[in-house]
Amino acid sequence: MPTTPDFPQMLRGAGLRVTRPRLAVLDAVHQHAHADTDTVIGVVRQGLPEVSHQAVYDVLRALTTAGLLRRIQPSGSVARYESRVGDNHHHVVCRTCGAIGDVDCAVGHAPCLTASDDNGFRIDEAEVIYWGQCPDCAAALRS
Amino acid sequence: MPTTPDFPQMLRGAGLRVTRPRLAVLDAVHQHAHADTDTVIGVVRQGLPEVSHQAVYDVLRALTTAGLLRRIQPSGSVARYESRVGDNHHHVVCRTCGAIGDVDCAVGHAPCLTASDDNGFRIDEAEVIYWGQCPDCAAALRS
DNA sequence: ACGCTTTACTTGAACGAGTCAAGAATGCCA
DNA sequence: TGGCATTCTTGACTCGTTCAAGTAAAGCGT
Repeated sequence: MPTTPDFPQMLRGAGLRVTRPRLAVLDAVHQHAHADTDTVIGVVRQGLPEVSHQAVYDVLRALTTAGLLRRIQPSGSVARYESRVGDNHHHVVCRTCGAIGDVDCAVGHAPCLTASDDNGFRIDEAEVIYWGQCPDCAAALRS
Repeated sequence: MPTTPDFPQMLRGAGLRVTRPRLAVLDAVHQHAHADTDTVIGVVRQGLPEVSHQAVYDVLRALTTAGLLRRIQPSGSVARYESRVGDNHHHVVCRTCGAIGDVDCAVGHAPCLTASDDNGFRIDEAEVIYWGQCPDCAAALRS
């Protein structure tokens, strides 16, 4: 477990002003991995009741662009955010309930993620989403 | 190049009634891989001017559920459809213009797509999206 | 071929995540 | 501390997609 991140420092380091909404959003996402925007708004308002949803949208975009947050959006889901950035990890998504889990890169290096035929594209990232059933939904299906 | 698919047979084989809108949608997606719903509506209306957008939405869902089409939706994109189903292929997406290309499974087998830690999930599919720049956009960026 | 039942389509309204725009407030630097 | 750029508030709005009610048509059995 790393020590509690220094949010103001992170913001300044990214060239962003330190504001209460931004600190609150950073904290919310650090505490609730894979939360969607609505959840973030709810968590943020527990400590800062007057923030507008627009502010949260703006902040999430600013932090994502700055690389402090990562945005993920599996098919059929709304946008979700997580604070694990800079590492090469992927996600498992439950087809039934939408639950998301983290998955470290399948192999130490990533040779399997080099496309066999890249169509001339210049590829800079391979995103992997594992689809299936979470333990709870798998159990419910079997019963 | 496979022979022209027998759309009526495909529909019947999937337990679906054969209707003009369904034939038109099947044909449209076979001719325009990775088309979004709006494009499909446009193409379908070239031969069948009176179809409602709702019908196209319904048909696309029915065909996707039946396994005759595959739906893909990269982050930040609307739903897109393709007729290549049943094989294990992935996609490259241009970050700039959204263009999509097909990519065959990276390696012959898929050992790299077995999650190292599956969080107890029962995984049935690994979806890979390669992000980058298409040839045109890469060239535009460099100039 | 005919009618009947079920499934599909049309029409029109509605929903919800996300965005746009204008003005007020706040952070930050000199 | 003053000034200015950035950020937040407020409120309207867009757009892809879905919902609901009624009409049309596919396909089965006779």
